[in-house]
Amino acid sequence: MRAPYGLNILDNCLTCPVREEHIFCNLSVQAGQRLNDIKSTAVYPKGAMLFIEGQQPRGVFVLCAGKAKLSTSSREGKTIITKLSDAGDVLGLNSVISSRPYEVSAEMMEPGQANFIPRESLLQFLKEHGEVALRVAEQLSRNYYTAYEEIRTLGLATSPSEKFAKLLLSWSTKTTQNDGSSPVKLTLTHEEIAEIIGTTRETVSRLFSEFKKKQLLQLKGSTLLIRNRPALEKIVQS
Amino acid sequence: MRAPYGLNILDNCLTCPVREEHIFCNLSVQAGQRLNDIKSTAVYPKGAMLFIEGQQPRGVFVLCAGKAKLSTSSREGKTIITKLSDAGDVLGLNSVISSRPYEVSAEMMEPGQANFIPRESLLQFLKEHGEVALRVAEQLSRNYYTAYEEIRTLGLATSPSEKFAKLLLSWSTKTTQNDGSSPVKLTLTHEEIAEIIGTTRETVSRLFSEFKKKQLLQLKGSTLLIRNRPALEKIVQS
DNA sequence: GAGCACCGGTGATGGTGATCACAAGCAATT
DNA sequence: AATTGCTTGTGATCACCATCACCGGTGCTC
Repeated sequence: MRAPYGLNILDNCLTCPVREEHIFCNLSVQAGQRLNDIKSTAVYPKGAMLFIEGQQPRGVFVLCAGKAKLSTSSREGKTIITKLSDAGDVLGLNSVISSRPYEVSAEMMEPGQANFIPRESLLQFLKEHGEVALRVAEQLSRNYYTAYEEIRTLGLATSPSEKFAKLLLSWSTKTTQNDGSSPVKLTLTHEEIAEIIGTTRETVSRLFSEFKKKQLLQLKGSTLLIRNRPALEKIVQS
Repeated sequence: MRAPYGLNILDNCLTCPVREEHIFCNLSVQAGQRLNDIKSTAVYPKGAMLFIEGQQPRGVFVLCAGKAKLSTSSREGKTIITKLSDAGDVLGLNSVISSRPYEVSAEMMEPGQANFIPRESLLQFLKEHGEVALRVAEQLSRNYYTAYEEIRTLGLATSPSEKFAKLLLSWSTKTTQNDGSSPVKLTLTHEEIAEIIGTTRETVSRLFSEFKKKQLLQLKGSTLLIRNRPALEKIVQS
């Protein structure tokens, strides 16, 4: 039996994109109601930290609106951004399940809203609802895949240009129009891009110049346009 | 109710170390018996590939004896080893759960034995036994943690010496004796070590020389001895 | 409008590790 | 003992990118 959207945990969210694969969607009626009881919703300003790397897990956050960046840092202050999350993503799930400290920090990149499900309640809930546990396992294995993509990018791609091209392509494929072009709204600073591909701000700046000169991309205001996708794919080639 | 070891899935393995946290141990009697029905055991020679990156997932392998290395490669032939597995590890679980291609290749580093559980049977089994699904989720999140360690190593540690020191320490902590020393049997070639820390064979060779000269380590035959652990930890410092 | 904080471009420099090349060590097989 | 194949050590070279330094631009606040 499936719950109508009215019983969905994401109720309180105004603009929640319901994904088919979302682990907390399309639950049975009783499971959905139970979840609604144990969740709470909050609004976060830009820059808010949902949780910080190393903290004991308090619970999971289901992002309803806004974007968040997940990052991990070394003691000397070097930071890498491992994922950009948006509405629908579940954050902190891994730490809660394995009862280990958060392996990343989660920071809101813009104002947003999230449902919070406390650790103990969630674990109890999963014990009662084995079906959902399997959904959780599926979600975890998707996360694992993403992590492996990251490992491949960091470990196999040697040059910054390669990683940069890879990043550009990953952005553009998500927004490909039916006319073949794929404009991307650039919301990240060069610094942040550098933290994604593991290089320095200066190098990112130079990469933009270089790729523009080679007609690989074009910038109109803050809109990025891929001009020569095959060439970019050739640079990646891993 | 817990099954006595006699009902354990790992029955057929001669030397199987039973771990408390092992997802397929300490199951209920009926679950254990069911698992015994759907598994099959096989022996593999050195160099055998249990599965290859990109293949559709056929099932999971529970390693009973022998060691295996998990690796991923780029088209140009660059390879990174992401994990060394030994007896008790479950391989391919992630791909089976998410029904995506194997994200790594698994190669036996020495002769060994493994239980195989076909994909469909396992998924069916998990649907019937929600308790085990939660165990699977826990295992997946442990894997996820390991992957994140890898990401931190590749992304945050800059110099090869840092990663090399980190690797040495990770080896030695596992085998620390009560007298403080921690001899490690070196079974990897320099080439393989290079593939773990993402550098070249030559660099690894030079690192060994350098660390020996600095009295950080010592080699007696194929036995590695850490001479100055604090200094190594200082090199890591991330 | 002045001041401030952040962001983005760009030049100069130097260290570092990848790459190439070759020799030596070691084990297994014949 | 000789051949073969794999592993390891090491020198020379060089491209690349991190780092430092500085400046101009933009938007915010007081």
